[in-house]
Amino acid sequence: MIDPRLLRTDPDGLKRSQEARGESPELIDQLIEADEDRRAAIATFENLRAEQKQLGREVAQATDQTRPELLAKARSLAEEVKQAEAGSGVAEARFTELMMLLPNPVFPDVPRGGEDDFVVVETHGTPRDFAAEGFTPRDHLELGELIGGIDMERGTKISGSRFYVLRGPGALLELALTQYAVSKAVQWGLTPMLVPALVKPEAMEGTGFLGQAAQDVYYLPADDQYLVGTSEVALAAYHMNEILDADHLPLRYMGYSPCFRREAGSYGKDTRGIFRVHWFDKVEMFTYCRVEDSVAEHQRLLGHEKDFIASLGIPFQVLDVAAGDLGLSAARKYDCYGWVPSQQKYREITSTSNCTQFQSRRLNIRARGADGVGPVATLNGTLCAMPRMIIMILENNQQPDGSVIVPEVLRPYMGGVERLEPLEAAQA
RNA sequence: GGCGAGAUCGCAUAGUGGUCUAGUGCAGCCGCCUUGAAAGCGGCCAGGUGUAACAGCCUCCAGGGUUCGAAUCCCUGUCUCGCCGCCA
Repeated sequence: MIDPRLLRTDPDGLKRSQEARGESPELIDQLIEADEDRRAAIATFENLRAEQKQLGREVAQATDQTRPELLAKARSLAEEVKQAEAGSGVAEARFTELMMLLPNPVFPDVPRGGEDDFVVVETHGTPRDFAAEGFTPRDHLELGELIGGIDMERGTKISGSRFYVLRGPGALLELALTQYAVSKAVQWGLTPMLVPALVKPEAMEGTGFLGQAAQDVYYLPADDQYLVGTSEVALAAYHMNEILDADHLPLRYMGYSPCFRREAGSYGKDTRGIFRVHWFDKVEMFTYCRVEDSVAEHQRLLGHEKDFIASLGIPFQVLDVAAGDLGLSAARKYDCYGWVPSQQKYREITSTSNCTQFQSRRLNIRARGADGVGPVATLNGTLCAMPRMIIMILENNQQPDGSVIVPEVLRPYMGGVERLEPLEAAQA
Protein backbone atom coordinates (compact mmCIF):
# COMPACT_ATOMS: atom_id res chain seq x y z
CA MET A 1 0.00 0.00 0.00
CA ILE A 2 1.20 3.46 -0.80
CA ASP A 3 0.37 6.74 0.91
CA PRO A 4 -3.09 7.62 -0.50
CA ARG A 5 -2.19 11.30 -0.38
CA LEU A 6 0.20 10.69 -3.27
CA LEU A 7 -2.88 10.33 -5.46
CA ARG A 8 -3.53 14.01 -4.90
CA THR A 9 0.02 15.34 -4.55
CA ASP A 10 1.90 13.36 -7.18
CA PRO A 11 -0.35 11.51 -9.61
CA ASP A 12 2.15 12.03 -12.44
CA GLY A 13 4.94 10.41 -10.48
CA LEU A 14 2.72 7.40 -9.83
CA LYS A 15 1.91 7.13 -13.51
CA ARG A 16 5.59 7.29 -14.44
CA SER A 17 6.26 4.45 -12.02
CA GLN A 18 3.48 2.38 -13.53
CA GLU A 19 4.88 2.94 -17.01
CA ALA A 20 8.40 2.04 -15.86
CA ARG A 21 7.04 -1.24 -14.50
CA GLY A 22 5.16 -1.89 -17.71
CA GLU A 23 1.86 -1.62 -15.85
CA SER A 24 -1.17 0.39 -16.80
CA PRO A 25 -1.15 4.06 -15.72
CA GLU A 26 -4.94 4.03 -16.02
CA LEU A 27 -5.07 2.44 -12.61
CA ILE A 28 -3.97 5.77 -11.16
CA ASP A 29 -6.92 7.62 -12.73
CA GLN A 30 -9.27 4.94 -11.46
CA LEU A 31 -7.79 5.30 -8.01
CA ILE A 32 -8.15 9.07 -8.01
CA GLU A 33 -11.79 8.71 -8.93
CA ALA A 34 -12.38 6.00 -6.34
CA ASP A 35 -10.66 8.15 -3.73
CA GLU A 36 -12.96 11.08 -4.45
CA ASP A 37 -16.04 8.85 -4.31
CA ARG A 38 -14.88 7.38 -1.08
CA ARG A 39 -14.24 10.75 0.56
CA ALA A 40 -17.59 12.12 -0.51
CA ALA A 41 -19.43 9.04 0.78
CA ILE A 42 -17.62 9.19 4.09
CA ALA A 43 -18.40 12.89 4.52
CA THR A 44 -22.10 12.23 3.90
CA PHE A 45 -22.14 9.43 6.42
CA GLU A 46 -20.27 11.42 9.05
CA ASN A 47 -22.61 14.38 8.81
CA LEU A 48 -25.67 12.19 9.21
CA ARG A 49 -24.04 10.38 12.09
CA ALA A 50 -23.36 13.65 13.89
CA GLU A 51 -26.98 14.61 13.42
CA GLN A 52 -28.13 11.29 14.76
CA LYS A 53 -25.91 11.58 17.79
CA GLN A 54 -27.32 15.00 18.65
CA LEU A 55 -30.84 13.69 18.23
CA GLY A 56 -30.01 10.78 20.50
CA ARG A 57 -29.06 13.19 23.27
CA GLU A 58 -32.35 14.99 22.83
CA VAL A 59 -34.27 11.74 23.04
CA ALA A 60 -32.49 10.85 26.26
CA GLN A 61 -33.44 14.17 27.82
CA ALA A 62 -36.93 14.37 26.40
CA THR A 63 -40.06 14.45 28.50
CA ASP A 64 -42.84 11.94 28.02
CA GLN A 65 -44.73 14.52 25.95
CA THR A 66 -41.96 15.31 23.47
CA ARG A 67 -40.41 11.83 23.26
CA PRO A 68 -42.77 10.16 20.74
CA GLU A 69 -42.24 12.88 18.17
CA LEU A 70 -38.46 12.80 18.58
CA LEU A 71 -38.43 9.03 18.31
CA ALA A 72 -40.31 9.16 15.03
CA LYS A 73 -37.75 11.59 13.69
CA ALA A 74 -34.91 9.42 14.98
CA ARG A 75 -36.32 6.36 13.26
CA SER A 76 -36.35 7.93 9.82
CA LEU A 77 -32.91 9.40 10.37
CA ALA A 78 -31.62 5.97 11.36
CA GLU A 79 -32.74 4.67 7.99
CA GLU A 80 -30.75 7.38 6.21
CA VAL A 81 -27.70 6.70 8.34
CA LYS A 82 -27.88 3.02 7.51
CA GLN A 83 -27.93 3.74 3.80
CA ALA A 84 -25.11 6.26 4.00
CA GLU A 85 -23.03 3.79 5.97
CA ALA A 86 -23.57 1.08 3.39
CA GLY A 87 -22.65 3.55 0.66
CA SER A 88 -19.42 4.59 2.31
CA GLY A 89 -18.58 0.95 2.96
CA VAL A 90 -18.94 0.09 -0.70
CA ALA A 91 -16.88 3.10 -1.79
CA GLU A 92 -14.19 2.32 0.75
CA ALA A 93 -14.01 -1.34 -0.25
CA ARG A 94 -13.73 -0.42 -3.91
CA PHE A 95 -10.91 2.00 -3.14
CA THR A 96 -9.02 -0.47 -0.98
CA GLU A 97 -9.39 -3.19 -3.56
CA LEU A 98 -7.80 -0.98 -6.22
CA MET A 99 -5.19 0.25 -3.78
CA MET A 100 -4.04 -3.30 -3.04
CA LEU A 101 -3.39 -3.81 -6.74
CA LEU A 102 -1.07 -0.85 -6.98
CA PRO A 103 2.62 -1.79 -6.74
CA ASN A 104 5.11 0.24 -4.75
CA PRO A 105 6.26 3.23 -6.85
CA VAL A 106 9.76 2.52 -8.10
CA PHE A 107 12.58 4.97 -7.50
CA PRO A 108 13.02 7.22 -10.56
CA ASP A 109 16.54 5.97 -11.30
CA VAL A 110 15.62 2.27 -11.37
CA PRO A 111 16.42 0.81 -14.82
CA ARG A 112 13.36 0.60 -17.08
CA GLY A 113 12.26 -2.59 -18.73
CA GLY A 114 11.84 -6.23 -17.80
CA GLU A 115 13.71 -9.34 -16.74
CA ASP A 116 16.64 -8.82 -19.10
CA ASP A 117 17.03 -5.08 -18.63
CA PHE A 118 18.99 -5.17 -15.38
CA VAL A 119 22.14 -3.09 -15.07
CA VAL A 120 25.31 -4.78 -13.90
CA VAL A 121 26.58 -2.55 -11.14
CA GLU A 122 29.69 -4.42 -10.03
CA THR A 123 31.67 -7.57 -10.82
CA HIS A 124 33.72 -9.30 -8.14
CA GLY A 125 36.27 -12.08 -8.53
CA THR A 126 37.32 -13.93 -11.65
CA PRO A 127 35.77 -17.16 -12.90
CA ARG A 128 38.21 -20.06 -12.99
CA ASP A 129 39.60 -20.99 -16.39
CA PHE A 130 38.83 -24.71 -16.47
CA ALA A 131 40.21 -25.08 -19.99
CA ALA A 132 43.57 -23.87 -18.74
CA GLU A 133 43.34 -26.37 -15.90
CA GLY A 134 42.71 -29.03 -18.47
CA PHE A 135 39.23 -30.34 -17.64
CA THR A 136 35.57 -29.70 -18.28
CA PRO A 137 33.65 -28.67 -15.15
CA ARG A 138 30.89 -30.99 -13.93
CA ASP A 139 27.60 -29.51 -12.95
CA HIS A 140 26.45 -29.37 -9.33
CA LEU A 141 24.19 -32.43 -9.56
CA GLU A 142 26.91 -34.65 -10.95
CA LEU A 143 29.28 -33.44 -8.24
CA GLY A 144 26.63 -33.77 -5.55
CA GLU A 145 25.95 -37.34 -6.56
CA LEU A 146 29.65 -38.16 -6.83
CA ILE A 147 30.32 -37.13 -3.26
CA GLY A 148 27.06 -38.66 -2.05
CA GLY A 149 25.66 -35.30 -0.99
CA ILE A 150 22.56 -34.87 -3.16
CA ASP A 151 19.90 -37.52 -3.81
CA MET A 152 17.49 -36.23 -6.38
CA GLU A 153 15.86 -39.54 -7.27
CA ARG A 154 14.75 -40.27 -3.75
CA GLY A 155 13.62 -36.71 -3.18
CA THR A 156 11.36 -37.15 -6.18
CA LYS A 157 10.23 -40.57 -4.98
CA ILE A 158 9.18 -39.12 -1.62
CA SER A 159 7.65 -35.81 -2.68
CA GLY A 160 7.61 -35.39 -6.44
CA SER A 161 9.50 -33.23 -8.90
CA ARG A 162 11.68 -30.37 -7.64
CA PHE A 163 12.29 -32.12 -4.32
CA TYR A 164 15.67 -33.40 -3.18
CA VAL A 165 17.42 -34.98 -0.26
CA LEU A 166 20.68 -33.65 1.12
CA ARG A 167 22.63 -36.44 2.74
CA GLY A 168 26.02 -36.95 4.33
CA PRO A 169 28.47 -34.26 3.17
CA GLY A 170 25.62 -32.39 1.40
CA ALA A 171 23.67 -32.16 4.63
CA LEU A 172 26.78 -31.18 6.57
CA LEU A 173 27.57 -28.49 4.01
CA GLU A 174 24.14 -26.92 4.42
CA LEU A 175 24.38 -27.04 8.21
CA ALA A 176 27.84 -25.48 8.07
CA LEU A 177 26.59 -22.72 5.78
CA THR A 178 23.72 -22.11 8.16
CA GLN A 179 25.94 -21.79 11.18
CA TYR A 180 28.42 -19.61 9.33
CA ALA A 181 25.64 -17.33 8.07
CA VAL A 182 24.10 -17.04 11.52
CA SER A 183 27.43 -16.21 13.11
CA LYS A 184 28.06 -13.48 10.53
CA ALA A 185 24.59 -12.04 11.08
CA VAL A 186 25.16 -11.93 14.82
CA GLN A 187 28.54 -10.22 14.27
CA TRP A 188 26.75 -7.58 12.21
CA GLY A 189 24.31 -6.96 15.03
CA LEU A 190 21.21 -8.66 13.64
CA THR A 191 18.91 -10.41 16.09
CA PRO A 192 18.51 -14.06 15.10
CA MET A 193 14.88 -15.16 14.82
CA LEU A 194 13.35 -18.59 14.30
CA VAL A 195 9.92 -17.86 12.89
CA PRO A 196 6.89 -19.91 11.76
CA ALA A 197 6.78 -21.03 8.15
CA LEU A 198 2.99 -21.24 8.28
CA VAL A 199 1.20 -17.89 8.41
CA LYS A 200 -2.22 -16.27 8.33
CA PRO A 201 -3.62 -14.53 5.24
CA GLU A 202 -2.98 -11.07 6.70
CA ALA A 203 0.74 -11.75 6.86
CA MET A 204 0.83 -12.92 3.26
CA GLU A 205 -1.40 -10.11 2.00
CA GLY A 206 0.52 -7.50 4.00
CA THR A 207 3.87 -8.44 2.54
CA GLY A 208 2.50 -8.33 -1.00
CA PHE A 209 2.72 -12.02 -1.87
CA LEU A 210 -0.95 -12.49 -2.72
CA GLY A 211 -0.78 -10.14 -5.70
CA GLN A 212 1.06 -11.12 -8.83
CA ALA A 213 2.99 -13.80 -6.91
CA ALA A 214 -0.11 -15.57 -5.53
CA GLN A 215 0.16 -18.50 -7.91
CA ASP A 216 3.54 -19.33 -6.41
CA VAL A 217 2.26 -19.71 -2.89
CA TYR A 218 1.14 -22.91 -1.16
CA TYR A 219 -2.23 -22.55 0.57
CA LEU A 220 -3.83 -24.86 3.13
CA PRO A 221 -7.59 -24.41 2.77
CA ALA A 222 -8.47 -26.58 5.76
CA ASP A 223 -6.69 -24.12 8.03
CA ASP A 224 -6.75 -20.93 5.95
CA GLN A 225 -2.99 -20.68 6.26
CA TYR A 226 -0.12 -20.23 3.83
CA LEU A 227 3.33 -21.76 3.63
CA VAL A 228 5.84 -18.93 3.36
CA GLY A 229 8.19 -18.61 0.41
CA THR A 230 10.60 -16.68 2.63
CA SER A 231 10.92 -15.83 6.31
CA GLU A 232 10.52 -12.19 5.22
CA VAL A 233 6.78 -12.76 5.60
CA ALA A 234 6.98 -13.69 9.26
CA LEU A 235 9.63 -11.08 10.03
CA ALA A 236 7.47 -8.33 8.51
CA ALA A 237 4.32 -9.56 10.22
CA TYR A 238 6.24 -9.83 13.50
CA HIS A 239 5.45 -6.18 14.27
CA MET A 240 2.03 -6.13 12.57
CA ASN A 241 -0.37 -3.64 14.18
CA GLU A 242 2.37 -2.16 16.35
CA ILE A 243 3.69 1.32 16.89
CA LEU A 244 7.45 1.06 17.23
CA ASP A 245 9.61 3.39 19.27
CA ALA A 246 11.49 5.52 16.73
CA ASP A 247 14.47 5.69 19.11
CA HIS A 248 14.88 1.92 18.76
CA LEU A 249 15.12 2.01 14.96
CA PRO A 250 16.63 0.52 12.98
CA LEU A 251 15.50 -2.96 14.05
CA ARG A 252 17.69 -5.51 12.32
CA TYR A 253 16.65 -9.15 12.25
CA MET A 254 17.94 -12.38 10.82
CA GLY A 255 15.33 -15.05 10.07
CA TYR A 256 15.93 -18.72 9.42
CA SER A 257 13.17 -20.88 8.02
CA PRO A 258 12.20 -23.37 5.38
CA CYS A 259 10.81 -21.73 2.23
CA PHE A 260 8.12 -23.21 -0.01
CA ARG A 261 7.46 -22.17 -3.58
CA ARG A 262 5.07 -23.70 -6.07
CA GLU A 263 7.16 -22.51 -9.01
CA ALA A 264 4.04 -22.41 -11.12
CA GLY A 265 4.80 -21.15 -14.59
CA SER A 266 8.39 -22.29 -14.50
CA TYR A 267 7.74 -25.76 -15.92
CA GLY A 268 10.69 -26.95 -17.89
CA LYS A 269 12.90 -24.19 -16.51
CA ASP A 270 15.97 -25.16 -14.47
CA THR A 271 14.68 -28.67 -14.02
CA ARG A 272 18.07 -30.22 -13.34
CA GLY A 273 19.37 -30.44 -9.81
CA ILE A 274 18.55 -28.15 -6.91
CA PHE A 275 18.61 -24.73 -8.57
CA ARG A 276 14.83 -24.29 -8.61
CA VAL A 277 13.03 -26.37 -5.98
CA HIS A 278 9.72 -26.37 -4.11
CA TRP A 279 11.35 -26.36 -0.70
CA PHE A 280 14.64 -25.05 0.69
CA ASP A 281 16.08 -23.44 3.80
CA LYS A 282 17.20 -19.86 3.91
CA VAL A 283 18.86 -17.35 6.22
CA GLU A 284 17.29 -13.97 5.57
CA MET A 285 18.03 -10.41 6.74
CA PHE A 286 15.23 -7.98 7.55
CA THR A 287 15.26 -4.34 8.67
CA TYR A 288 12.73 -1.85 9.95
CA CYS A 289 14.05 1.71 9.68
CA ARG A 290 13.02 5.32 9.09
CA VAL A 291 11.89 5.91 5.54
CA GLU A 292 14.62 8.49 4.96
CA ASP A 293 17.28 5.97 6.05
CA SER A 294 16.07 3.18 3.78
CA VAL A 295 18.38 3.88 0.84
CA ALA A 296 21.45 3.73 3.06
CA GLU A 297 20.10 0.64 4.81
CA HIS A 298 19.59 -1.03 1.44
CA GLN A 299 23.27 -0.49 0.67
CA ARG A 300 24.12 -1.95 4.04
CA LEU A 301 22.16 -5.15 3.34
CA LEU A 302 23.72 -5.39 -0.11
CA GLY A 303 27.11 -4.94 1.56
CA HIS A 304 26.44 -7.88 3.86
CA GLU A 305 25.47 -10.05 0.91
CA LYS A 306 28.60 -9.12 -1.01
CA ASP A 307 30.75 -9.71 2.04
CA PHE A 308 29.21 -13.15 2.57
CA ILE A 309 29.48 -14.32 -1.05
CA ALA A 310 33.02 -13.01 -1.40
CA SER A 311 34.13 -14.75 1.79
CA LEU A 312 33.09 -18.07 0.22
CA GLY A 313 35.20 -17.33 -2.83
CA ILE A 314 32.37 -17.17 -5.37
CA PRO A 315 32.84 -14.84 -8.37
CA PHE A 316 29.70 -12.71 -8.65
CA GLN A 317 27.98 -9.66 -10.07
CA VAL A 318 25.63 -7.14 -8.51
CA LEU A 319 22.57 -6.29 -10.59
CA ASP A 320 20.25 -3.30 -10.32
CA VAL A 321 17.00 -5.05 -11.24
CA ALA A 322 14.75 -3.34 -13.81
CA ALA A 323 11.39 -1.90 -12.81
CA GLY A 324 9.36 -4.54 -14.64
CA ASP A 325 10.98 -7.34 -12.65
CA LEU A 326 10.64 -5.90 -9.15
CA GLY A 327 7.58 -7.55 -7.64
CA LEU A 328 4.75 -5.71 -5.95
CA SER A 329 6.49 -4.52 -2.82
CA ALA A 330 9.91 -3.29 -3.92
CA ALA A 331 10.85 0.26 -4.87
CA ARG A 332 14.31 -1.04 -5.79
CA LYS A 333 15.96 -4.41 -5.86
CA TYR A 334 19.56 -5.58 -6.14
CA ASP A 335 20.36 -9.17 -6.99
CA CYS A 336 23.71 -10.88 -6.63
CA TYR A 337 24.40 -13.41 -9.35
CA GLY A 338 27.11 -16.01 -8.78
CA TRP A 339 29.18 -17.71 -11.44
CA VAL A 340 28.06 -21.19 -12.51
CA PRO A 341 30.92 -22.85 -14.44
CA SER A 342 28.78 -25.62 -15.97
CA GLN A 343 26.47 -23.00 -17.50
CA GLN A 344 29.16 -20.43 -18.18
CA LYS A 345 26.96 -17.70 -16.78
CA TYR A 346 26.00 -15.84 -13.64
CA ARG A 347 22.83 -17.02 -11.83
CA GLU A 348 20.84 -15.51 -8.99
CA ILE A 349 21.95 -16.33 -5.44
CA THR A 350 20.69 -13.39 -3.38
CA SER A 351 18.18 -10.59 -3.67
CA THR A 352 17.64 -7.51 -1.54
CA SER A 353 14.63 -5.19 -1.76
CA ASN A 354 13.79 -1.80 -0.33
CA CYS A 355 10.03 -1.95 0.24
CA THR A 356 9.85 1.59 1.70
CA GLN A 357 6.40 2.04 3.31
CA PHE A 358 4.63 -0.53 1.16
CA GLN A 359 4.58 -3.43 3.60
CA SER A 360 4.45 -1.39 6.79
CA ARG A 361 1.28 0.39 5.62
CA ARG A 362 -0.44 -2.84 4.75
CA LEU A 363 0.62 -4.40 8.02
CA ASN A 364 -0.20 -1.27 10.01
CA ILE A 365 3.29 -0.80 11.42
CA ARG A 366 4.35 2.70 12.38
CA ALA A 367 6.92 4.39 14.59
CA ARG A 368 6.48 7.07 17.22
CA GLY A 369 9.16 9.72 17.32
CA ALA A 370 9.57 13.30 18.51
CA ASP A 371 7.30 14.56 15.70
CA GLY A 372 4.55 12.04 16.26
CA VAL A 373 3.58 8.76 14.67
CA GLY A 374 4.79 8.13 11.14
CA PRO A 375 5.53 5.42 8.61
CA VAL A 376 8.53 3.08 8.70
CA ALA A 377 10.37 1.37 5.87
CA THR A 378 11.04 -2.36 5.62
CA LEU A 379 13.88 -4.00 3.74
CA ASN A 380 14.84 -7.58 3.18
CA GLY A 381 17.85 -9.38 1.78
CA THR A 382 18.99 -12.95 1.31
CA LEU A 383 21.98 -13.87 3.37
CA CYS A 384 22.14 -17.52 2.32
CA ALA A 385 19.65 -19.54 0.29
CA MET A 386 21.08 -23.00 0.87
CA PRO A 387 20.65 -24.91 -2.40
CA ARG A 388 21.91 -22.07 -4.55
CA MET A 389 24.93 -21.51 -2.34
CA ILE A 390 25.65 -25.25 -2.34
CA ILE A 391 25.57 -25.16 -6.16
CA MET A 392 28.05 -22.28 -6.17
CA ILE A 393 30.42 -24.01 -3.79
CA LEU A 394 30.31 -27.40 -5.50
CA GLU A 395 30.81 -26.04 -8.99
CA ASN A 396 33.39 -23.34 -8.31
CA ASN A 397 35.50 -25.45 -5.96
CA GLN A 398 35.51 -28.71 -7.91
CA GLN A 399 38.66 -30.62 -8.78
CA PRO A 400 39.38 -32.83 -11.81
CA ASP A 401 38.69 -35.98 -9.79
CA GLY A 402 35.24 -34.75 -8.77
CA SER A 403 36.24 -33.81 -5.25
CA VAL A 404 35.29 -30.39 -3.86
CA ILE A 405 37.45 -28.09 -1.73
CA VAL A 406 35.57 -26.81 1.31
CA PRO A 407 35.82 -23.00 1.60
CA GLU A 408 38.13 -22.14 4.49
CA VAL A 409 35.52 -20.18 6.40
CA LEU A 410 33.24 -23.24 6.53
CA ARG A 411 35.82 -25.71 7.77
CA PRO A 412 35.37 -24.83 11.46
CA TYR A 413 31.72 -25.81 11.06
CA MET A 414 32.56 -29.08 9.31
CA GLY A 415 34.92 -30.61 11.80
CA GLY A 416 37.92 -29.27 9.92
CA VAL A 417 37.23 -31.25 6.74
CA GLU A 418 39.06 -29.60 3.83
CA ARG A 419 37.79 -31.62 0.91
CA LEU A 420 34.66 -33.57 0.03
CA GLU A 421 35.79 -36.75 -1.71
CA PRO A 422 33.94 -38.79 -4.35
CA LEU A 423 32.48 -41.99 -2.98
CA GLU A 424 33.94 -45.30 -4.06
CA ALA A 425 31.83 -46.96 -6.72
CA ALA A 426 30.74 -49.59 -4.21
CA GLN A 427 29.35 -47.02 -1.79
CA ALA A 428 27.34 -45.15 -4.36
C1' G B 1 -11.02 -31.85 20.14
C1' G B 2 -14.52 -30.81 24.77
C1' C B 3 -15.97 -27.44 28.77
C1' G B 4 -15.39 -22.79 31.33
C1' A B 5 -13.49 -17.58 32.07
C1' G B 6 -11.72 -13.36 29.74
C1' A B 7 -9.96 -9.08 25.96
C1' U B 8 -11.64 -1.22 28.03
C1' C B 9 -6.94 5.11 25.86
C1' G B 10 1.55 2.69 28.07
C1' C B 11 0.32 -0.43 32.86
C1' A B 12 -3.65 -1.45 36.49
C1' U B 13 -8.67 -0.89 36.93
C1' A B 14 -14.29 1.31 36.92
C1' G B 15 -18.18 1.11 33.83
C1' U B 16 -25.17 -4.18 32.56
C1' G B 17 -29.00 0.32 27.08
C1' G B 18 -29.02 7.36 26.65
C1' U B 19 -25.05 13.46 29.99
C1' C B 20 -19.46 7.67 28.07
C1' U B 21 -17.52 13.79 24.91
C1' A B 22 -15.12 6.42 28.59
C1' G B 23 -14.00 7.70 35.21
C1' U B 24 -9.89 6.68 38.64
C1' G B 25 -4.84 5.24 40.12
C1' C B 26 0.21 4.49 38.45
C1' A B 27 3.94 5.64 34.94
C1' G B 28 5.51 9.59 31.48
C1' C B 29 5.90 14.93 29.74
C1' C B 30 5.55 20.42 30.79
C1' G B 31 5.08 24.36 34.33
C1' C B 32 4.95 26.47 39.43
C1' C B 33 7.56 25.96 44.01
C1' U B 34 13.02 24.61 45.22
C1' U B 35 20.21 25.95 45.45
C1' G B 36 19.04 20.94 43.27
C1' A B 37 15.82 16.87 43.96
C1' A B 38 11.54 14.77 46.26
C1' A B 39 6.81 16.02 47.91
C1' G B 40 2.85 19.27 46.82
C1' C B 41 -0.03 22.09 43.21
C1' G B 42 -1.66 23.04 37.99
C1' G B 43 -1.72 21.39 32.98
C1' C B 44 -0.75 17.68 29.19
C1' C B 45 -0.79 12.50 28.35
C1' A B 46 -3.90 6.56 22.37
C1' G B 47 -4.56 6.38 17.27
C1' G B 48 -7.11 7.25 12.63
C1' U B 49 -9.63 10.45 9.31
C1' G B 50 -10.24 15.39 8.26
C1' U B 51 -8.97 20.92 8.24
C1' A B 52 -5.20 26.58 6.41
C1' A B 53 -6.25 25.96 11.59
C1' C B 54 -10.49 24.59 14.28
C1' A B 55 -14.70 21.63 14.25
C1' G B 56 -16.68 17.08 13.04
C1' C B 57 -16.51 11.81 12.59
C1' C B 58 -14.40 6.73 13.63
C1' U B 59 -11.94 3.19 17.03
C1' C B 60 -13.71 0.06 24.25
C1' C B 61 -10.16 -7.39 20.28
C1' A B 62 -12.44 -8.01 14.98
C1' G B 63 -16.84 -8.66 11.91
C1' G B 64 -22.07 -9.00 11.74
C1' G B 65 -26.94 -8.26 14.31
C1' U B 66 -30.95 -6.16 17.75
C1' U B 67 -32.34 -0.87 18.91
C1' C B 68 -34.35 5.73 17.69
C1' G B 69 -29.65 4.92 20.51
C1' A B 70 -24.53 -0.36 22.15
C1' A B 71 -18.22 -0.44 25.86
C1' U B 72 -22.92 -2.52 27.83
C1' C B 73 -27.64 -7.20 24.75
C1' C B 74 -27.27 -11.38 20.71
C1' C B 75 -24.29 -14.27 16.89
C1' U B 76 -19.60 -15.52 14.53
C1' G B 77 -14.37 -15.21 14.47
C1' U B 78 -9.38 -14.22 16.57
C1' C B 79 -6.40 -14.33 20.69
C1' U B 80 -5.34 -15.14 26.10
C1' C B 81 -6.05 -17.97 30.65
C1' G B 82 -7.86 -22.53 33.34
C1' C B 83 -9.45 -27.73 33.42
C1' C B 84 -10.05 -32.42 30.54
C1' G B 85 -8.60 -35.41 26.18
C1' C B 86 -4.84 -36.32 22.39
C1' C B 87 0.23 -35.63 21.03
C1' A B 88 6.42 -34.63 19.37
